[in-house]
Amino acid sequence: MTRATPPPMPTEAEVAILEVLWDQGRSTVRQVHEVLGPRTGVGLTTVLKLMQIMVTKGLLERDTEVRPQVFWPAQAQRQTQKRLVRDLLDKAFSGSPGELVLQALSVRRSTPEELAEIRRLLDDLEARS
Amino acid sequence: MTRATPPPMPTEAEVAILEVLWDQGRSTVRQVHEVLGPRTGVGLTTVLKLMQIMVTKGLLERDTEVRPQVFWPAQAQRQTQKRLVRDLLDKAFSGSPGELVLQALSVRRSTPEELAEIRRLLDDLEARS
DNA sequence: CCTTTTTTACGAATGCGTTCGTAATGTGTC
DNA sequence: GACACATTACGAACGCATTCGTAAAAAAGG
Repeated sequence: MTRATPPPMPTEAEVAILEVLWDQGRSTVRQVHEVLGPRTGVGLTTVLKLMQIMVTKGLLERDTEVRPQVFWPAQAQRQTQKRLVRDLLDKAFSGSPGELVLQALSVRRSTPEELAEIRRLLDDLEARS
Repeated sequence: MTRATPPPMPTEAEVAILEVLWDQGRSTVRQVHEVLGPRTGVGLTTVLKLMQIMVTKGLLERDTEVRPQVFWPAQAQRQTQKRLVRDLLDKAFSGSPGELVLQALSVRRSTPEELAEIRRLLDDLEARS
């Protein structure tokens, strides 16, 4: 099944699974559950079911040839994060990123490296206008 | 009913209502519906019901003395936005704001004023470390 | 004060996300 | 091949967000 439209927004539980896959790379259901289970207490079949749903939604892909089956994200982490940010922007910030950035920077301490990178991007954006 | 714990996270529909109230200030159900109705096609009683639920959740307050009743947000916009950002941060960015900021700045063009303000905040944060 | 309209309350239906029990299928071992 | 174990599929239940119909209460208009 090929897919013209991009996959839908992942739900909360789905994002948790995506995070594991982005972090660990291709994984089996068991491997994902080994991370999520202890942390959330969720059952193995629950993780399996979610991952199956995610395949039908186009959020994950899988290799059914091997046993156990191996799953991986259909979209890169950046892509998905961008969608999530855009969504929050539209829903709660009237589409203006500035306020969101300010809130994000205030909420938690960033590392100096991160701050430097943000500054570089800022230079970039200002130079272009 | 006073409230020790902060109100819970607003849902999507609830954020839409909060946005109207932040924008217009204290409003009646009808006034909120006049904004949301045309945009989303939602019915008047639906808006009412949601706003009633939001009162019980501690998201809104209301004056029942006047007719029609007047509602207003229990929390400032900044407060709520901060909660939403923190939530997204935890769920999808492993709690590190830098990546979120980068995504936010890439998604949409910011005004030069916004960029300047972000730069000021950046100076502030770097000076403090 | 009666009628009409607006406002408010209540109850219920629907849909979606999440969860897991149980069954079916596959794999490895003796 | 028979048994034990792991993997996968399926179906159903549960809770929550959202929706609206309908009815009760209040206000406005005559």
